[in-house]
Amino acid sequence: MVNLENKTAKGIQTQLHIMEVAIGLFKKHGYDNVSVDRIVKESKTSKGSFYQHFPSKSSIFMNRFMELDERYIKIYEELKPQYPTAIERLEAFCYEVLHCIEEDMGKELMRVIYSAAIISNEHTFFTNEDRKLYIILREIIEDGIKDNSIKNIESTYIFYKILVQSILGAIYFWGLQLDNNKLEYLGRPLIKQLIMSIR
Amino acid sequence: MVNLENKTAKGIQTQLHIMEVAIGLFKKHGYDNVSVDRIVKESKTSKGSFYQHFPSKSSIFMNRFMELDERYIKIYEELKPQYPTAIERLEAFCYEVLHCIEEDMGKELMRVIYSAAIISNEHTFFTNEDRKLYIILREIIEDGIKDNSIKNIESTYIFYKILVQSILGAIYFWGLQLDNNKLEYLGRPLIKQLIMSIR
DNA sequence: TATAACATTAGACTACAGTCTGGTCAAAGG
DNA sequence: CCTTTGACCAGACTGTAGTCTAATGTTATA
Repeated sequence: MVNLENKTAKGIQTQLHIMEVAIGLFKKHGYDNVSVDRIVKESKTSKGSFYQHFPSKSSIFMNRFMELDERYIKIYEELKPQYPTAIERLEAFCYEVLHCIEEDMGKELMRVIYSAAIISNEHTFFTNEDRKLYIILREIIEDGIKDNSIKNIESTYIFYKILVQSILGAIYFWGLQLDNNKLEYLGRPLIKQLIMSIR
Repeated sequence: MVNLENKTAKGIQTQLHIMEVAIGLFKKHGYDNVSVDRIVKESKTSKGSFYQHFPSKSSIFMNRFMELDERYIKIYEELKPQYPTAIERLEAFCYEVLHCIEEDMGKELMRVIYSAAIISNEHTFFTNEDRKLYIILREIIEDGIKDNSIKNIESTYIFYKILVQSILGAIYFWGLQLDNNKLEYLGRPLIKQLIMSIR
Protein backbone atom coordinates (compact mmCIF):
# COMPACT_ATOMS: atom_id res chain seq x y z
CA MET A 1 0.00 0.00 0.00
CA VAL A 2 3.05 2.23 -0.17
CA ASN A 3 2.62 4.94 -2.76
CA LEU A 4 4.35 3.63 -5.86
CA GLU A 5 3.72 6.31 -8.45
CA ASN A 6 6.79 8.23 -9.57
CA LYS A 7 8.92 6.71 -6.88
CA THR A 8 12.42 5.43 -7.38
CA ALA A 9 13.52 2.12 -5.85
CA LYS A 10 15.66 4.08 -3.44
CA GLY A 11 12.75 6.30 -2.51
CA ILE A 12 10.56 3.33 -1.70
CA GLN A 13 13.30 1.87 0.43
CA THR A 14 13.66 5.11 2.35
CA GLN A 15 9.93 5.30 2.87
CA LEU A 16 9.77 1.77 4.21
CA HIS A 17 12.78 2.36 6.40
CA ILE A 18 11.28 5.50 7.94
CA MET A 19 8.03 3.66 8.48
CA GLU A 20 9.70 0.76 10.25
CA VAL A 21 11.75 2.97 12.51
CA ALA A 22 8.75 5.16 13.28
CA ILE A 23 6.42 2.28 14.08
CA GLY A 24 9.11 0.80 16.30
CA LEU A 25 9.51 4.04 18.20
CA PHE A 26 5.76 4.50 18.51
CA LYS A 27 5.39 1.02 19.94
CA LYS A 28 8.15 1.63 22.43
CA HIS A 29 7.41 5.18 23.57
CA GLY A 30 3.92 5.99 22.38
CA TYR A 31 2.89 8.13 19.42
CA ASP A 32 2.77 11.42 21.31
CA ASN A 33 6.18 10.92 22.84
CA VAL A 34 7.93 10.46 19.52
CA SER A 35 8.55 13.55 17.43
CA VAL A 36 9.18 13.67 13.72
CA ASP A 37 12.59 15.11 14.52
CA ARG A 38 13.41 12.02 16.49
CA ILE A 39 12.15 9.71 13.77
CA VAL A 40 14.35 11.32 11.15
CA LYS A 41 17.29 11.35 13.55
CA GLU A 42 17.01 7.67 14.42
CA SER A 43 16.35 6.65 10.86
CA LYS A 44 19.28 8.81 9.70
CA THR A 45 17.18 10.70 7.20
CA SER A 46 15.83 14.24 7.27
CA LYS A 47 12.66 16.28 7.55
CA GLY A 48 12.74 16.80 3.81
CA SER A 49 12.86 13.08 3.25
CA PHE A 50 10.13 12.39 5.74
CA TYR A 51 7.67 14.80 4.20
CA GLN A 52 8.67 13.68 0.75
CA HIS A 53 7.23 10.29 1.60
CA PHE A 54 4.55 11.07 4.17
CA PRO A 55 2.14 14.00 4.04
CA SER A 56 1.91 14.05 7.81
CA LYS A 57 3.04 12.30 10.92
CA SER A 58 -0.25 10.46 11.28
CA SER A 59 -0.14 9.20 7.71
CA ILE A 60 2.48 6.67 8.78
CA PHE A 61 -0.34 4.95 10.59
CA MET A 62 -2.74 5.63 7.77
CA ASN A 63 -0.49 3.65 5.43
CA ARG A 64 -0.64 0.65 7.71
CA PHE A 65 -4.35 1.03 8.13
CA MET A 66 -4.94 1.07 4.41
CA GLU A 67 -2.96 -2.12 4.02
CA LEU A 68 -5.46 -3.82 6.26
CA ASP A 69 -8.01 -3.89 3.47
CA GLU A 70 -5.89 -6.49 1.72
CA ARG A 71 -6.16 -8.65 4.81
CA TYR A 72 -9.92 -8.30 4.75
CA ILE A 73 -10.00 -9.81 1.32
CA LYS A 74 -8.09 -12.84 2.52
CA ILE A 75 -10.18 -13.11 5.63
CA TYR A 76 -13.34 -13.03 3.57
CA GLU A 77 -12.09 -15.70 1.22
CA GLU A 78 -11.13 -18.00 4.05
CA LEU A 79 -14.37 -17.40 5.85
CA LYS A 80 -16.63 -17.70 2.82
CA PRO A 81 -16.77 -21.50 2.53
CA GLN A 82 -17.46 -21.94 6.21
CA TYR A 83 -20.95 -20.46 6.13
CA PRO A 84 -23.77 -21.59 3.89
CA THR A 85 -25.78 -18.37 3.91
CA ALA A 86 -24.74 -14.80 3.18
CA ILE A 87 -26.20 -13.42 6.38
CA GLU A 88 -24.02 -15.73 8.42
CA ARG A 89 -21.02 -14.68 6.38
CA LEU A 90 -21.87 -11.04 6.93
CA GLU A 91 -22.07 -11.41 10.67
CA ALA A 92 -18.90 -13.47 10.92
CA PHE A 93 -17.06 -11.09 8.63
CA CYS A 94 -17.97 -8.06 10.72
CA TYR A 95 -16.67 -9.72 13.85
CA GLU A 96 -13.49 -10.67 12.05
CA VAL A 97 -12.99 -7.09 10.94
CA LEU A 98 -13.29 -5.85 14.50
CA HIS A 99 -11.00 -8.56 15.73
CA CYS A 100 -8.45 -7.80 13.06
CA ILE A 101 -8.44 -4.09 13.77
CA GLU A 102 -7.64 -4.68 17.39
CA GLU A 103 -5.02 -7.34 16.80
CA ASP A 104 -3.19 -5.90 13.82
CA MET A 105 -3.57 -2.19 14.43
CA GLY A 106 -4.15 -1.66 18.13
CA LYS A 107 -6.01 1.07 19.92
CA GLU A 108 -3.41 3.82 19.80
CA LEU A 109 -3.00 3.59 16.06
CA MET A 110 -6.75 3.64 15.53
CA ARG A 111 -7.15 6.61 17.82
CA VAL A 112 -4.60 8.58 15.85
CA ILE A 113 -6.24 7.66 12.58
CA TYR A 114 -9.76 8.41 13.71
CA SER A 115 -8.63 11.67 15.22
CA ALA A 116 -6.84 12.75 12.06
CA ALA A 117 -9.35 11.49 9.52
CA ILE A 118 -12.22 13.60 10.72
CA ILE A 119 -10.41 16.94 10.63
CA SER A 120 -8.15 16.58 7.64
CA ASN A 121 -9.58 16.59 4.16
CA GLU A 122 -6.41 14.79 3.16
CA HIS A 123 -7.79 11.45 4.22
CA THR A 124 -10.47 10.41 1.77
CA PHE A 125 -9.95 6.73 2.45
CA PHE A 126 -12.92 6.47 4.76
CA THR A 127 -15.32 8.09 2.33
CA ASN A 128 -14.06 6.29 -0.74
CA GLU A 129 -16.84 3.91 -1.65
CA ASP A 130 -14.47 1.84 -3.78
CA ARG A 131 -12.55 0.88 -0.69
CA LYS A 132 -12.07 -2.89 -0.64
CA LEU A 133 -13.78 -3.33 2.71
CA TYR A 134 -16.86 -1.52 1.47
CA ILE A 135 -16.96 -3.53 -1.72
CA ILE A 136 -16.89 -6.76 0.28
CA LEU A 137 -19.69 -5.58 2.52
CA ARG A 138 -21.91 -4.67 -0.40
CA GLU A 139 -21.09 -7.94 -2.11
CA ILE A 140 -22.15 -9.99 0.88
CA ILE A 141 -25.36 -8.02 1.22
CA GLU A 142 -26.10 -8.57 -2.47
CA ASP A 143 -25.47 -12.28 -1.98
CA GLY A 144 -27.86 -12.23 0.94
CA ILE A 145 -30.60 -10.75 -1.17
CA LYS A 146 -30.00 -13.39 -3.81
CA ASP A 147 -29.94 -16.38 -1.49
CA ASN A 148 -32.84 -14.83 0.40
CA SER A 149 -31.07 -14.97 3.75
CA ILE A 150 -31.29 -11.20 4.07
CA LYS A 151 -34.68 -9.59 4.15
CA ASN A 152 -36.21 -6.44 5.55
CA ILE A 153 -33.75 -4.01 4.05
CA GLU A 154 -34.59 -1.06 1.86
CA SER A 155 -31.62 -1.49 -0.44
CA THR A 156 -28.10 -2.84 -0.51
CA TYR A 157 -26.71 0.66 -0.47
CA ILE A 158 -28.70 1.85 2.49
CA PHE A 159 -27.95 -1.19 4.61
CA TYR A 160 -24.31 -1.01 3.65
CA LYS A 161 -24.22 2.54 4.98
CA ILE A 162 -25.94 1.40 8.15
CA LEU A 163 -23.22 -1.18 8.62
CA VAL A 164 -20.41 1.25 7.93
CA GLN A 165 -21.78 3.70 10.47
CA SER A 166 -22.12 0.90 13.00
CA ILE A 167 -18.57 -0.28 12.53
CA LEU A 168 -17.26 3.28 12.74
CA GLY A 169 -19.33 3.79 15.86
CA ALA A 170 -18.11 0.61 17.52
CA ILE A 171 -14.50 1.47 16.80
CA TYR A 172 -14.85 5.05 17.92
CA PHE A 173 -16.59 3.93 21.09
CA TRP A 174 -13.82 1.44 21.76
CA GLY A 175 -11.24 4.14 21.14
CA LEU A 176 -12.85 6.30 23.79
CA GLN A 177 -12.61 3.65 26.48
CA LEU A 178 -9.67 3.83 28.83
CA ASP A 179 -10.04 0.22 29.94
CA ASN A 180 -8.94 -2.88 28.07
CA ASN A 181 -12.25 -4.20 26.83
CA LYS A 182 -11.95 -5.91 23.49
CA LEU A 183 -13.30 -4.17 20.43
CA GLU A 184 -14.97 -7.32 19.21
CA TYR A 185 -16.68 -7.73 22.55
CA LEU A 186 -17.87 -4.11 22.63
CA GLY A 187 -19.11 -4.00 19.07
CA ARG A 188 -20.70 -7.42 18.91
CA PRO A 189 -24.11 -6.52 20.37
CA LEU A 190 -24.69 -3.78 17.80
CA ILE A 191 -23.76 -6.01 14.89
CA LYS A 192 -25.81 -8.82 16.31
CA GLN A 193 -28.86 -6.62 16.69
CA LEU A 194 -28.58 -5.42 13.11
CA ILE A 195 -28.14 -8.91 11.74
CA MET A 196 -31.14 -10.08 13.74
CA SER A 197 -33.21 -7.26 12.30
CA ILE A 198 -32.65 -8.29 8.70
CA ARG A 199 -33.17 -11.99 9.19
CA MET B 1 -21.71 24.40 31.93
CA VAL B 2 -18.83 26.77 32.64
CA ASN B 3 -16.60 25.38 35.34
CA LEU B 4 -17.69 27.13 38.52
CA GLU B 5 -15.53 25.55 41.19
CA ASN B 6 -12.95 27.84 42.78
CA LYS B 7 -13.61 30.58 40.30
CA THR B 8 -14.01 34.25 41.11
CA ALA B 9 -16.80 36.26 39.52
CA LYS B 10 -14.18 38.05 37.48
CA GLY B 11 -12.69 34.77 36.37
CA ILE B 12 -16.02 33.52 35.13
CA GLN B 13 -16.55 36.74 33.23
CA THR B 14 -13.17 36.45 31.59
CA GLN B 15 -13.86 32.85 30.63
CA LEU B 16 -17.18 33.74 29.06
CA HIS B 17 -15.66 36.71 27.27
CA ILE B 18 -12.86 34.61 25.80
CA MET B 19 -15.37 32.00 24.75
CA GLU B 20 -17.60 34.51 22.97
CA VAL B 21 -14.73 36.13 21.13
CA ALA B 22 -13.28 32.75 20.17
CA ILE B 23 -16.55 31.32 18.90
CA GLY B 24 -17.10 34.49 16.90
CA LEU B 25 -13.67 34.23 15.30
CA PHE B 26 -14.11 30.51 14.59
CA LYS B 27 -17.43 31.18 12.87
CA LYS B 28 -15.90 33.90 10.78
CA HIS B 29 -12.54 32.40 9.83
CA GLY B 30 -12.72 28.71 10.67
CA TYR B 31 -11.21 26.91 13.63
CA ASP B 32 -7.86 26.16 12.02
CA ASN B 33 -7.37 29.70 10.84
CA VAL B 34 -7.72 31.20 14.30
CA SER B 35 -4.80 30.83 16.66
CA VAL B 36 -4.92 31.07 20.43
CA ASP B 37 -2.62 34.08 20.14
CA ARG B 38 -5.21 35.82 18.05
CA ILE B 39 -8.01 34.94 20.43
CA VAL B 40 -6.19 36.41 23.39
CA LYS B 41 -5.21 39.46 21.37
CA GLU B 42 -8.73 40.19 20.18
CA SER B 43 -10.22 39.48 23.57
CA LYS B 44 -7.56 41.65 25.21
CA THR B 45 -6.48 38.92 27.58
CA SER B 46 -3.39 36.71 27.64
CA LYS B 47 -2.16 33.19 27.14
CA GLY B 48 -2.00 32.78 30.88
CA SER B 49 -5.62 33.77 31.19
CA PHE B 50 -6.72 31.56 28.35
CA TYR B 51 -5.14 28.41 29.75
CA GLN B 52 -6.33 29.29 33.21
CA HIS B 53 -9.87 28.90 31.93
CA PHE B 54 -9.52 26.37 29.15
CA PRO B 55 -7.29 23.32 29.24
CA SER B 56 -6.89 23.41 25.47
CA LYS B 57 -8.01 25.24 22.37
CA SER B 58 -10.56 22.58 21.52
CA SER B 59 -12.12 22.68 24.97
CA ILE B 60 -13.81 25.94 24.03
CA PHE B 61 -15.97 23.82 21.76
CA MET B 62 -16.17 21.09 24.37
CA ASN B 63 -17.78 23.55 26.75
CA ARG B 64 -20.48 24.37 24.25
CA PHE B 65 -20.98 20.75 23.45
CA MET B 66 -21.48 19.83 27.08
CA GLU B 67 -24.11 22.52 27.43
CA LEU B 68 -26.12 20.73 24.79
CA ASP B 69 -27.10 18.05 27.26
CA GLU B 70 -29.29 20.61 29.02
CA ARG B 71 -31.11 21.15 25.75
CA TYR B 72 -31.69 17.41 25.42
CA ILE B 73 -33.54 17.43 28.71
CA LYS B 74 -35.87 20.13 27.48
CA ILE B 75 -36.30 18.44 24.14
CA TYR B 76 -37.21 15.20 25.83
CA GLU B 77 -39.72 16.88 28.09
CA GLU B 78 -41.41 18.63 25.20
CA LEU B 79 -41.42 15.49 23.12
CA LYS B 80 -42.57 13.13 25.84
CA PRO B 81 -46.32 13.93 25.83
CA GLN B 82 -46.53 13.68 22.05
CA TYR B 83 -45.95 9.95 21.89
CA PRO B 84 -47.95 7.30 23.70
CA THR B 85 -45.31 4.57 23.73
CA ALA B 86 -41.70 4.62 24.84
CA ILE B 87 -40.39 3.13 21.63
CA GLU B 88 -41.87 5.99 19.65
CA ARG B 89 -40.35 8.45 22.09
CA LEU B 90 -36.98 6.76 21.75
CA GLU B 91 -37.00 6.97 17.98
CA ALA B 92 -38.19 10.57 17.92
CA PHE B 93 -35.70 11.56 20.57
CA CYS B 94 -32.76 10.11 18.65
CA TYR B 95 -33.72 12.03 15.55
CA GLU B 96 -34.06 15.19 17.59
CA VAL B 97 -30.60 14.68 19.06
CA LEU B 98 -29.10 14.38 15.60
CA HIS B 99 -31.04 17.38 14.41
CA CYS B 100 -29.96 19.42 17.40
CA ILE B 101 -26.29 18.55 16.99
CA GLU B 102 -26.29 19.77 13.44
CA GLU B 103 -28.29 22.93 14.10
CA ASP B 104 -26.77 24.08 17.35
CA MET B 105 -23.23 22.85 17.01
CA GLY B 106 -22.46 22.47 13.33
CA LYS B 107 -20.09 20.12 11.60
CA GLU B 108 -16.82 21.93 12.21
CA LEU B 109 -17.34 22.07 15.94
CA MET B 110 -18.25 18.40 16.07
CA ARG B 111 -15.25 17.46 13.99
CA VAL B 112 -12.93 19.24 16.38
CA ILE B 113 -14.58 17.63 19.38
CA TYR B 114 -14.57 14.15 17.93
CA SER B 115 -11.01 14.54 16.83
CA ALA B 116 -9.85 15.73 20.24
CA ALA B 117 -11.96 13.42 22.38
CA ILE B 118 -10.48 10.21 21.07
CA ILE B 119 -6.84 11.13 21.60
CA SER B 120 -6.94 13.12 24.81
CA ASN B 121 -7.66 11.45 28.08
CA GLU B 122 -8.75 14.86 29.28
CA HIS B 123 -12.19 14.48 27.80
CA THR B 124 -14.10 11.95 29.86
CA PHE B 125 -17.44 13.43 28.94
CA PHE B 126 -18.18 10.83 26.30
CA THR B 127 -17.45 7.91 28.58
CA ASN B 128 -19.19 9.30 31.62
CA GLU B 129 -22.26 7.14 32.02
CA ASP B 130 -23.91 9.76 34.21
CA ARG B 131 -24.04 12.13 31.30
CA LYS B 132 -27.56 13.53 30.99
CA LEU B 133 -28.04 12.28 27.45
CA TYR B 134 -27.18 8.75 28.48
CA ILE B 135 -29.49 8.89 31.48
CA ILE B 136 -32.35 9.95 29.25
CA LEU B 137 -31.66 7.13 26.81
CA ARG B 138 -31.63 4.51 29.55
CA GLU B 139 -34.77 5.99 31.05
CA ILE B 140 -36.69 5.73 27.80
CA ILE B 141 -35.53 2.14 27.30
CA GLU B 142 -36.63 1.28 30.82
CA ASP B 143 -40.01 2.85 30.09
CA GLY B 144 -40.22 0.78 26.95
CA ILE B 145 -39.67 -2.41 28.87
CA LYS B 146 -42.36 -1.40 31.34
CA ASP B 147 -45.00 -0.40 28.79
CA ASN B 148 -44.00 -3.41 26.72
CA SER B 149 -43.35 -1.39 23.59
CA ILE B 150 -39.72 -2.52 23.57
CA LYS B 151 -38.98 -6.21 23.24
CA ASN B 152 -36.13 -8.33 21.94
CA ILE B 153 -33.38 -6.68 23.92
CA GLU B 154 -30.97 -8.42 26.23
CA SER B 155 -30.91 -5.66 28.79
CA THR B 156 -31.37 -1.93 29.13
CA TYR B 157 -27.66 -1.46 29.53
CA ILE B 158 -26.68 -3.43 26.48
CA PHE B 159 -29.20 -1.76 24.21
CA TYR B 160 -28.25 1.64 25.56
CA LYS B 161 -24.67 0.93 24.56
CA ILE B 162 -25.84 -0.17 21.14
CA LEU B 163 -27.61 3.13 20.75
CA VAL B 164 -24.68 5.18 21.93
CA GLN B 165 -22.37 3.46 19.46
CA SER B 166 -24.87 4.04 16.71
CA ILE B 167 -25.21 7.73 17.45
CA LEU B 168 -21.44 8.11 17.68
CA GLY B 169 -21.12 6.25 14.40
CA ALA B 170 -23.70 8.36 12.63
CA ILE B 171 -22.09 11.58 13.80
CA TYR B 172 -18.60 10.42 12.94
CA PHE B 173 -19.76 9.29 9.51
CA TRP B 174 -21.42 12.65 8.93
CA GLY B 175 -18.26 14.41 10.06
CA LEU B 176 -16.28 12.53 7.43
CA GLN B 177 -18.49 13.64 4.58
CA LEU B 178 -17.36 16.64 2.58
CA ASP B 179 -20.81 17.28 1.15
CA ASN B 180 -23.74 18.95 2.87
CA ASN B 181 -25.93 15.99 3.63
CA LYS B 182 -27.88 16.44 6.83
CA LEU B 183 -26.84 14.44 9.85
CA GLU B 184 -30.42 13.52 10.62
CA TYR B 185 -30.87 12.24 7.10
CA LEU B 186 -27.66 10.19 7.19
CA GLY B 187 -28.24 8.69 10.61
CA ARG B 188 -31.93 7.97 10.30
CA PRO B 189 -31.73 4.58 8.57
CA LEU B 190 -29.50 3.13 11.28
CA ILE B 191 -31.74 4.35 14.09
CA LYS B 192 -34.81 3.18 12.22
CA GLN B 193 -33.38 -0.28 11.71
CA LEU B 194 -32.53 -0.61 15.38
CA ILE B 195 -35.94 0.58 16.50
CA MET B 196 -37.55 -1.85 14.09
CA SER B 197 -35.50 -4.67 15.53
CA ILE B 198 -36.75 -4.18 19.06
CA ARG B 199 -40.40 -3.71 18.22
C1' DT C 1 -6.78 44.27 60.12
C1' DA C 2 -3.07 41.10 58.79
C1' DT C 3 -1.82 37.20 56.41
C1' DA C 4 -1.95 32.98 54.17
C1' DA C 5 -3.68 30.66 50.32
C1' DC C 6 -5.02 30.65 46.02
C1' DA C 7 -7.18 32.47 41.67
C1' DT C 8 -5.91 35.46 37.95
C1' DT C 9 -3.06 37.59 34.62
C1' DA C 10 0.85 38.81 31.49
C1' DG C 11 3.95 37.43 28.39
C1' DA C 12 8.38 35.10 27.59
C1' DC C 13 9.63 30.54 26.45
C1' DT C 14 9.54 25.60 24.65
C1' DA C 15 8.51 21.84 21.70
C1' DC C 16 7.14 20.22 17.65
C1' DA C 17 4.50 19.64 13.07
C1' DG C 18 4.94 21.13 8.86
C1' DT C 19 7.14 24.44 5.02
C1' DC C 20 10.67 26.17 2.12
C1' DT C 21 14.89 26.60 -0.32
C1' DG C 22 18.57 24.96 -2.42
C1' DG C 23 21.23 21.25 -3.82
C1' DT C 24 22.22 16.28 -5.52
C1' DC C 25 21.26 12.43 -8.24
C1' DA C 26 19.14 9.32 -11.71
C1' DA C 27 16.89 8.53 -15.78
C1' DA C 28 14.92 9.66 -20.19
C1' DG C 29 15.03 11.99 -24.63
C1' DG C 30 17.41 14.47 -28.12
C1' DC D 1 27.15 12.74 -24.56
C1' DC D 2 24.36 16.67 -22.97
C1' DT D 3 20.34 18.55 -21.06
C1' DT D 4 16.11 18.60 -18.86
C1' DT D 5 12.95 16.95 -15.64
C1' DG D 6 11.69 15.60 -11.41
C1' DA D 7 12.43 12.56 -7.45
C1' DC D 8 15.17 12.71 -3.35
C1' DC D 9 17.29 14.74 0.53
C1' DA D 10 19.29 18.08 4.06
C1' DG D 11 18.45 21.25 7.33
C1' DA D 12 17.16 26.03 8.36
C1' DC D 13 12.93 28.31 9.23
C1' DT D 14 7.94 29.36 10.59
C1' DG D 15 3.65 29.13 13.01
C1' DT D 16 1.28 27.72 16.81
C1' DA D 17 -0.36 24.98 20.95
C1' DG D 18 0.75 24.66 25.29
C1' DT D 19 4.07 25.60 29.63
C1' DC D 20 6.36 28.26 33.06
C1' DT D 21 7.40 31.97 36.08
C1' DA D 22 6.65 35.80 38.40
C1' DA D 23 3.67 39.46 39.61
C1' DT D 24 -0.95 40.95 41.11
C1' DG D 25 -5.55 40.60 42.77
C1' DT D 26 -9.03 38.41 45.84
C1' DT D 27 -10.96 35.95 49.62
C1' DA D 28 -11.26 33.56 53.76
C1' DT D 29 -9.72 33.15 58.30
C1' DA D 30 -6.99 34.03 62.41
